[in-house]
Amino acid sequence: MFLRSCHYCTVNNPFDGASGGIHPFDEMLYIREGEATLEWSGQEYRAEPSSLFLLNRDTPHWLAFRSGPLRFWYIEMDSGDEDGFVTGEQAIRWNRSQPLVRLDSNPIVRGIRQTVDALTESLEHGVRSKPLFGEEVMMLDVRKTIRLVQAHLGKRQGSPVIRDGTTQELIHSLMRHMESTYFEDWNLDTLARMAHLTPSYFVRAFKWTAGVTPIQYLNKLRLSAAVSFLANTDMGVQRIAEATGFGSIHYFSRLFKMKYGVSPQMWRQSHRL
DNA sequence: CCTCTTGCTAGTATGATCTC
DNA sequence: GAGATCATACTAGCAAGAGG
Repeated sequence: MFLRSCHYCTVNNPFDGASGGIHPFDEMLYIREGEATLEWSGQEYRAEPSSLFLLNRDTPHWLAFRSGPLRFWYIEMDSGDEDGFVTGEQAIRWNRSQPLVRLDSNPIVRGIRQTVDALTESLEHGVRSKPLFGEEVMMLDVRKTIRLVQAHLGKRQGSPVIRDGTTQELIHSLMRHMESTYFEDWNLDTLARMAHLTPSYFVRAFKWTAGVTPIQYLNKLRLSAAVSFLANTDMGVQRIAEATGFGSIHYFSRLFKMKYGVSPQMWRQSHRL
């Protein structure tokens, strides 16, 4: 496991800049102060103080300011292929359980808080001069945190909604696949065939597992990616619609406005002030 | 002129319910 | 658990128009 980068950020208003995108590195995100909305892999999470989010590589994520000052830190790392970071399924379960204070009665979670507090202190110190501890010590804390999260999650039962573990695993692996291929030309039939289920049963099973329908999940992934393109590139709306897998700019533009309240062009203008 | 947005509409996806 | 049916909701393409 290698450290790729770490940042301690303070955001005072919605136009102060935001954080997010897609990258091939696993990420640990901690909310120290203020409130935000984390969009990760098509789902929205309330990001409030003491929330620790684990974001798998190649999954789109976006942190939107709600109230401030918003103070947070994130660490991007290359976890390697084996046993490094949490699995996608573990990350979903963990992120849904945040913030940490809610789990304080659990001794493992108290251990996680102590480690996260040490990381916070080091990174906060880094804003003034350089991180309190060296990279090697910091990565030990990161590893420890991940192991404790895995230990905490390992004690719990899986989702009670679908008793057939095979179907649920299939849908989870399909979700991971969609996260890395959201820009491809997917439709319900193809997805259902990949899961070896009929379309109607597939939609039901998917919604039980993910909380949204397959197409809704796909559109959320695509919109998250589009926001990243709008913020970080000069690509036209037409090009972004194509690059994110939307069949038409018309549909993209409409979905975008429904979700963010403004058209893609307006969103770009307001976020570049 | 080009890019982007929006109204309209046909085709497709979804959800409820039932059956096997 | 898995599949079938059907009414309803949603998606996506076409065309027209706004705006820089």
